[in-house]
Amino acid sequence: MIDVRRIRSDYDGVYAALARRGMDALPGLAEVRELDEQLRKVAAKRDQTRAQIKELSNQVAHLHRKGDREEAAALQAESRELGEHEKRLSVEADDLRNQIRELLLRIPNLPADDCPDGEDENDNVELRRVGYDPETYGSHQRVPHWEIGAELGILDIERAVKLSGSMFTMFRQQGAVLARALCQAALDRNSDVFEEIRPPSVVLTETMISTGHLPKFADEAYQIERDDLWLIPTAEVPLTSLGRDEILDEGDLPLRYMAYTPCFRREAGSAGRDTRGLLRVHEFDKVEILAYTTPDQSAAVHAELLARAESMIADLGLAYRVIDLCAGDLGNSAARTFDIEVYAPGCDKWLEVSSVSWFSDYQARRANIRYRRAEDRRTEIVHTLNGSALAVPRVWAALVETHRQPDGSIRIPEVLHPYFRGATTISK
RNA sequence: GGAGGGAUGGCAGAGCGGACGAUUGCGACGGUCUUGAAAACCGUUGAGGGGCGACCCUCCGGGGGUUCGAAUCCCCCUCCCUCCGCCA
Repeated sequence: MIDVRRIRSDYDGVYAALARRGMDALPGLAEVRELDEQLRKVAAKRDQTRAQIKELSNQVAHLHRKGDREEAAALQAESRELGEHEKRLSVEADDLRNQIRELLLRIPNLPADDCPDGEDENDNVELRRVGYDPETYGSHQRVPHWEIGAELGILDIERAVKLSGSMFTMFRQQGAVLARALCQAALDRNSDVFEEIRPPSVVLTETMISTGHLPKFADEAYQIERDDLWLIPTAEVPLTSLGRDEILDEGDLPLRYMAYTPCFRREAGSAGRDTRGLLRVHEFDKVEILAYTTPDQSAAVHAELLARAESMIADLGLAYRVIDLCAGDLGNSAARTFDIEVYAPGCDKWLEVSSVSWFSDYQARRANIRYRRAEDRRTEIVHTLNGSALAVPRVWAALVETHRQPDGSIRIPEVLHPYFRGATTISK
């Protein structure tokens, strides 16, 4: 949520920043400004009326003590009338406040100043490409992972579909070990500074609102209507709400958390796109890394998260590129995002495996996460950042394609050896 | 699921219709003392909103109600604790 006061004091600046996302980011903005102006007028009147009632009540108490019942009764009548007035103003103010919040919840974050201009993914900026040379891939690596998986018996899509429908998947044998090893390696390598959390995978509506996944993107998430609960689309959701309604100490920041969780996505509207194999599935495992920072710390921590995510991919021996998302392609809550895409030689595609984002105070304002400044003891809203340390299916796919040997077996990267019960290859 | 008890400022914990936005203790911050530190002593210290400002308003788990006036009384909800039932 962006700050109403900013809309009030720098409307043109907010308008211009949002316009960088495209014109569909602007609806509601002008209305918020108008409603806010009305609200302040009504609230001022309401407060004034309340002050009068308080004053009269005090006088009533005083008169009662003196025993002047007649005068007291007169003031009571007057106060009762003011009470009616106060009630009407109160209802009006509450109504305005709710309207403003509803609109504000749907207005996206302002892109960072240094976020590149652009309309859509075609305008994204590729920052670097690491380990990629199309000449070096042999024909044995040009086999898509769904074929490799079937051949080795480590991926069983047909039966997953039997159990749960299309776009669900199932790993078997060493394939299942690989999925788990990837997660465990990601957690272990980040355990030096990230606190490991195992949060609930099912959360309340309020928790989904805090990150910006609701109300705008309800169609993307699985809802358990009967209990008013939602399946998390990412560990970002519970981890961001850890600090909800809390005031942290500046000295404790940055706070870094990581979590391994399943992630559930309806992928509404993307049916038929990337449906083959593991490229787009309804449920997958992921290790997320996340931080709460002061505004000053956020840039450095953003770089740190990116470096962490990148080095994991590099250590798995995968080729990847880093993309700086343009303003038009930015996610709703993000101010700046770097995507990491791995190259999958078998299907000859770049696969997005991590979005490392800085959300400025957008999510934290929704979640009301604050910190107390050491210098003047005042409270301020924290910044949140997060990214995938590892997302299983796509990395799994790129890995088996990249490390497929001429004999059809898969070489297990060294960083995963500790998790493979002594095996160094996956073969029939 | 049933019965009872609870929810108050960073934490602990009073208050139970009228100067209560809230006694007190701890913690935190500032100061005195000290070569320095500890201890002791003194002072400050909840959050949010509005107004150029003196100030004003809101918040005692959440929502309704009674009253001139509610942290205090009534109703509903949520969560926590104890006991019973059920259960991986």
